[in-house]
Amino acid sequence: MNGPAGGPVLVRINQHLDQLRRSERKVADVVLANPRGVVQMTLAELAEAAGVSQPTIVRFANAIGCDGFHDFRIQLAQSVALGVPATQSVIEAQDDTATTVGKIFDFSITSLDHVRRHLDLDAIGRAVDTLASCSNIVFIGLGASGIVAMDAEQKFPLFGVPCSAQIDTHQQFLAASTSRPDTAFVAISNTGRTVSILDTVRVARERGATVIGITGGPSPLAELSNIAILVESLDNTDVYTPTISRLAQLVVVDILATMVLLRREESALEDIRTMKTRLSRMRSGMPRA
Amino acid sequence: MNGPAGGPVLVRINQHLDQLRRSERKVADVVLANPRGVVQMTLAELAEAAGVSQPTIVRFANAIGCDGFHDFRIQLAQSVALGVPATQSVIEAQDDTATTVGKIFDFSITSLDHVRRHLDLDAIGRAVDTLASCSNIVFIGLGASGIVAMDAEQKFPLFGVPCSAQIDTHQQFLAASTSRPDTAFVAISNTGRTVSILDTVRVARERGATVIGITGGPSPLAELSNIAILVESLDNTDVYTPTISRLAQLVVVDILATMVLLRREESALEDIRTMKTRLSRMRSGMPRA
DNA sequence: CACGGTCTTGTAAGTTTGCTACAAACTGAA
DNA sequence: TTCAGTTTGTAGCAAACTTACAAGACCGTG
Repeated sequence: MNGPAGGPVLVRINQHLDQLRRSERKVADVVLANPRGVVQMTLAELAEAAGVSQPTIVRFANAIGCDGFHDFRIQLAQSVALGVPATQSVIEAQDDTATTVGKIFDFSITSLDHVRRHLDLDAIGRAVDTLASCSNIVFIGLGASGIVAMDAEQKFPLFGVPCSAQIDTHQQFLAASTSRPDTAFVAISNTGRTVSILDTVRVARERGATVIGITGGPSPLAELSNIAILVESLDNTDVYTPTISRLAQLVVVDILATMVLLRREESALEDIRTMKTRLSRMRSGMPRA
Repeated sequence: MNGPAGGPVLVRINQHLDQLRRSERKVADVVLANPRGVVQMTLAELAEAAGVSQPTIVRFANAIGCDGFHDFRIQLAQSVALGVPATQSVIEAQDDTATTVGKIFDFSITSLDHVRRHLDLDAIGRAVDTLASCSNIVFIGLGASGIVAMDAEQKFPLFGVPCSAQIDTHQQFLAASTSRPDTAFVAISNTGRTVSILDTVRVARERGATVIGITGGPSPLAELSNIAILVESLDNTDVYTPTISRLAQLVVVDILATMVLLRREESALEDIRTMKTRLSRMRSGMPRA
C-alpha cells in the first residue's frame, strides 16, 4: 500500500539498531526520542541535533532501507501520521489525559494499518464467495470475539440470508450439530486455540458446513478451517494495553458484509436504502411519517 | 496532534477547490487523481504532470495552507498514510477485492484519526473522574451502540465496580428506574436522538445518577447528559459504507476503561495480570496448570 | 469596441538543500 | 608499532525549492 518493504520506519529503525555504526546510532536515538520534531528538520538541522556530519545522516537513511534523506523524511512523516505502535511504547500511570488518549488511538490505528498490510486478500475473496452462495450463516465467538460475532449478526440485512450469532458454548455446539452443507460457519477466536471452539468447529465440518476461521495468526483453528482469515493484530502483552484485536476483526467483518452485498442485485440495495430511511424515522419516534 | 490546522491535506484541497485559480486547479486535479504517486514526485515533475510552471505549484501549496512545497509534500504523505477518507471516495460494485478492502480500511482509519483530533479531552477527564468514584455502572445502547455497551460491560475488571449493559428498551428503563446517585449511567447513541434512550436518560437523571452520553455530535442526548462525549465519526450516507461509528466508540470505551484502571492501586493491576494468565490457561483447556 | 486596471501565470535568477567523492581519523590485529 | 580495514568528516557539486519580476489574460468601464 505505502512505505516500501517492512512496515513503518520507526519499527524498522528499532530492528536495525544493532547493525548501525556508532554515529548512526546517535542519529537513531534523536529520531526515536522525538520523531514528530525530526519530521520538520532539514538534513543539516538533524546533523546538528545528533552531533554528527551531514553524510552520516544520509548513510543512516540508507542503512534503514530508505532511498536517501528525502525518502527517509517522507516515510518518517507517514509513520508519525499513523502514530507510535504499541510495540514501541507503553501506557504509564503518570501520563496525562492527552498522552494516554493519544497512545490508545495510536495503538488502534497502527494496529489497523498493520492488518491492512498483512490481510490475505485471496482468503477474503474465497470467504465472500462462500458467504454469498450459502443459505444460512452461523457466527460463533467467546468473550471479545463474541462481541464481534454479535456485530456480524446485526449485519444480516447485508448478507441477505438468515444469520445467527452464538456466544455460549452449548448453543455453539448445538448450532454446529444442526448445520448443513449449505451452512457457512464463521468461527472467531483471536488465539485460535480455545478448545471448545475447536471442538465445535470439528462438528460443523463433519456436518459438511464450510468453516471460515477468523483468528489472530497461525493456529489450530486456522488449520481446521476451510478458509482461514488471519488478522494479525500487534497486541502487546502490557496490562494497560486494551484488547485491540477486536477492532481489526470488526473491520474484517465489515469488509465481508460489504463485499457480499456488492454481489447482490440492485433490488437488494434498494431494500437497504428503504430500511435505513425507515430506521431513522423510528428512532425519532414518528412511525410511517 | 499532527498536520497543522484543519485535518488532512486531501480534505483541505477539496474544501479550497473553488478558491483556487484555474492553473492551481489543474494541480489539485492531478493531486486528487493520484495522491500516492504525487508523494514521490519532485516539484518539477509535478509541474510537468499538471502542465503548469513551477511557481504555480508553490502558490498552490500556499493556497491550501501549507508552508511551501516541502511542507505540502510531507503533509500529503501523512494524509496518504492514513488513507482516503470516506467523504472523498465511494465503494463501487466494479472495484476488485484489493480496492474494496483498501477503501474500507481507509475509511476506518481516517475516521479514527478524525476522532483523535476532535475528542474533547476535558470531557474524557470528567467521565473518568465519575467512573472511578461511582459504585456501579450501567451501559445502555441499541443496535450497533448496543454492541458497544456489551463490549464495555466485558471490561468490568478494569472499571473495578459492578457493570451491566442493557440492550433492550424495557431493561434499560428498569435499570434507569433503579439507579442511584452513586450510579454512573453511560448512554451510547450515535444519533443522540433515539426517543426511548432519551426518555430513559431523563429517568436516570431524576434518580440522581450521573449521566455520561457518548454520541456522534451535538444532539438532545448531549444536552441531557451531565458529561457529553462527542465522537464525530465522518460516517457518510452511502449504502455500502459500513457503520464506522462503532469503531471510534469502542476506542473511546477502551480509553475510559484504561484510564480508570490507571487510577486504581497497584494491587488491582496485579489482579488483572493474574486474571489474564489464568484466562489463557483456561482457553487451552488445562485448568490450574 | 477600445482601454485601463487587476489578477493570473510563466521566465529567470537566487538561495537553500541534499548528495558524493575523497581524505583524514580511528580501530583492531599481527 | 605498524598496517589494513572500517568509520567519519570536509569540501565541492548538482539538484531542488523559492522569490522577484515581467508578460499576458481577463474583466469591467468608458
